[in-house]
Amino acid sequence: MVRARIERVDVRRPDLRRAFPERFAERLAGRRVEALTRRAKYLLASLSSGETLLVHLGMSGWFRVERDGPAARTGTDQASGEPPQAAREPHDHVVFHMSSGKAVVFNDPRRFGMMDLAPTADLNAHPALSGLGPEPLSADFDAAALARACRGKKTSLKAALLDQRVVAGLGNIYASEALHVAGLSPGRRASTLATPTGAPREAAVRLAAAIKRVLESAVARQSGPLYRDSRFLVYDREDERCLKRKCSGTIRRRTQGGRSTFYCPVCQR
DNA sequence: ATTGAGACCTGTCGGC
DNA sequence: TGCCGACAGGTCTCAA
Repeated sequence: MVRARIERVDVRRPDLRRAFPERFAERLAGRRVEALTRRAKYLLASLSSGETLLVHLGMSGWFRVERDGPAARTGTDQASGEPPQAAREPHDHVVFHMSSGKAVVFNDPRRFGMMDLAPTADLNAHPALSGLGPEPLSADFDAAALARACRGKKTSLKAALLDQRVVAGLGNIYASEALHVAGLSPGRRASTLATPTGAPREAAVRLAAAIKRVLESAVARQSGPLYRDSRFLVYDREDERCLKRKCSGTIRRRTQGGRSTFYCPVCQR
């Protein structure tokens, strides 16, 4: 998509988790994609119009790229005069017809995804982005930042890691994984990461490092959110042996905030 | 203000 | 074999 022009957008289902913005397809048509970036779990495509397209994949959303015919891009078939019907899969909700001759197709069975448009100049004012905490792999995120964000929090460590204001981009699976790597119990109070003045305790140092390690490893494997994937250390491993060296524990599962948490009660304290 | 529970959605899976 | 309820994920909304 980068440096290509969006020639036309087909919105086949405008009702993802939230309604699409006004005149969505019209505001995209004819615009060049200047760059693709990311903030937390949002994909960002900055456009030549001065607007940025925000996309969240939700749970089950994904893109695929297909070759596209010229007729499909302009929306009329010269021969028949009928709109061309490309092969579509179930749950293909949005199709971007690009000047490069590619069709970029957004498919999302559960429709937890979302798309929106916002002025690039005020992008951080968008409600989805305005409250986000630091990027976990950036220098802005360290033990001090984590401790500061958790200071005085009565909620659990697991809930704190899922709070995007504390650190942006961790989901349920990697929250469990990071707590395991750090050797911290998911039920422990978030406030215990900080001294009363907000300075980081040793647990904050371990957890910040564990978050970075877990995410870097996931990116290196190009591991998408393939839950039920056997490569996780604790996630979806209830009743299995703890994989930590010399730990004799058994992985347990409990519910926190309506979400499953997996952990080892022996090596996570 | 902070925290937690419920809602949204649908494919998959376990149990009957 | 077929049906059905429970469950999974991320984020927003509402209530305590």
